[in-house]
Amino acid sequence: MLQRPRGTRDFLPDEMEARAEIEGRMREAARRFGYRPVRTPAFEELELFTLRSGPGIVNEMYAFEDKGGRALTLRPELTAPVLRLYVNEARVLPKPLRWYYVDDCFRYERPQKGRYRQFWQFGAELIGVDSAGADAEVILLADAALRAAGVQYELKVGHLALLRSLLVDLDETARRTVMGLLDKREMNALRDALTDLGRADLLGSLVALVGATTLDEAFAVTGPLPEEARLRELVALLEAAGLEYSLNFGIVRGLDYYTGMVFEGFAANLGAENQIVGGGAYRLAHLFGGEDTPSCGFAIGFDRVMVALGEVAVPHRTVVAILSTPEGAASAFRAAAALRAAGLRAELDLSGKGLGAQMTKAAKTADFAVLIGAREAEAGVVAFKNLSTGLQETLCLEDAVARAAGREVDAPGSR
RNA sequence: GCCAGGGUAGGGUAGCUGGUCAUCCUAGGGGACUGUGGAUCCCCCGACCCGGGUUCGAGUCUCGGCCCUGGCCCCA
Repeated sequence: MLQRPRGTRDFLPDEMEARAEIEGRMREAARRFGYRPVRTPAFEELELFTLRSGPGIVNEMYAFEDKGGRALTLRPELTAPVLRLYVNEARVLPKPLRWYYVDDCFRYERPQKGRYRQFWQFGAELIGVDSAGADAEVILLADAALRAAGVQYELKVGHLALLRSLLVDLDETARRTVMGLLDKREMNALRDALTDLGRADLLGSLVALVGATTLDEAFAVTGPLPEEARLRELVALLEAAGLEYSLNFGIVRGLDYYTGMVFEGFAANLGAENQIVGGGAYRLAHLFGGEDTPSCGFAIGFDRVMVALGEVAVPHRTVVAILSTPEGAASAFRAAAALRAAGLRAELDLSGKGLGAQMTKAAKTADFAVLIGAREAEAGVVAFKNLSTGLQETLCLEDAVARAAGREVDAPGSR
C-alpha cells in the first residue's frame, strides 16, 4: 500500500475543524491589529533562502531543479518570501505595511514531537517602521494571537545590543561559538571556550547579563549603550499594555539579520521542540534588491500550538438530517435547498433504506430530522422532529426552516 | 546523520519459552424491523509493515529496509 511521505500528516475532518477554529481565532487577532493577509508561492528560487541564511541550509531544504534548469526549493520559512514580495510588489505602498500569513513550509529534518517535514506557520511582518512602538506592537500581536488560540506559554523579550556590546572584540567565529553556547545555557562549555580564546574575563559579565531580569541589572553589566533609551521605552509600552513577560538578554535567535529587539515564547508539554514563537526586529529587504528597510515580525509554529492545546472544542453548529421515501425524494431535495439557503447544515439521507434505518442514522448525527414520505409530499408539508426532545410536528417548509434555525413559529401544528 | 522503544483488521489491543480456528473491544456492513431513535440480539467484513535468513514449521528467533513515537544534532 502507498504511504504518505515521511514527516507529513493527513488531517481528517475532526482535526481540520479544530485547526480551522484555532486558525480563525489567530487571523481575527491579526485583523484587529490592522494586519492583512498575504500569500506567497509554495516554492521559490533557492537563492532567496541561501541569501538570508547561508548555503549550509540547502541540506535541510526540499531543493530541486525544475525542467528549465532553475534552482528552486519548497519554502522552509515565510519571512524571506514575504520580504521578497515586499521588494517585488509593494515598495511604494504607504508605510508601515502590516501583513500576516498562515501557510505551510517544508524542511527536510528528522521528524519528532511538534516537528514535521510539512508544517504550518502563522506569522506577521511590520515593514517600514523602526521604533519602540513597532517592537511593542509586534510582540503584543504575537501574544494576542497565542492567547486567542488559548495557549499557555512563557514569553521572553530581549535585545541583541547588550550581548553584542560584550562581544565586540571577538571575531565572527568566536562570537558565534560563544552565542551558541549561551543560547543553550551550557555554562561549563562556555567557560572552556572563553578560556581557549583567552577571554575568561568575559565569563562573569556574560553570566550576569544572561541572568539579568531588569534593565537596570542588564545595563549595569554592559554600561551605557545607545539602544538604552529605546529599550526603556519598549519596556514602558509593554508594561502599559499589561503584557505578561520576562526580560532575557541571553536570547540569541540564530542569525545576523536581527538588529535589536528579539523575543521567544515557550509552551509547556511540548517535549524537546517547545519553542512556539520567535521573532524580532530585522533588516532583510536590502538583501533582495530593495532599499534597506527596517522590519519587525514573528512566526508562530501553528502545529505546535495545536499540540499544546490538545483537544479543541469546536463550536457545535446545528445539523438537520433529511429523511425520505422514494415518493418524497424530490421534496427532500427542495427542503435541503431551503435549509441550506438559511445557512443551516442539511444532510440528505442517500442510503435508500427504510425510514427506520434512516432515523437510526439521523439520531446519531443530527439535531433535527426533516422527514418527507408520500403523505408529506402529497400534502406539501414536512414532518419536523426534534431529536433531543422527541417532539414531532407537521409543518410547512418555511416553518421547519425557522424551527431548525431556532426561531419561533407562529402557529405550529402537531402530530 | 546518531540513539532508544515500537509496528498484529479502519481505530485500540491479546498472543511473542517457535507448532490448535490469531484474542477481545470498537468502528463499518447486513438482519430481527418496507413510515420513525441512540438500546438489545444475531450474522458478516476485516490484520501479523516489507524482504532475506535459521527451522520440518516464523506473528513469535535473527539480519536488513521502511515507517511510527520520543530524544540527540540542527533549528532559518
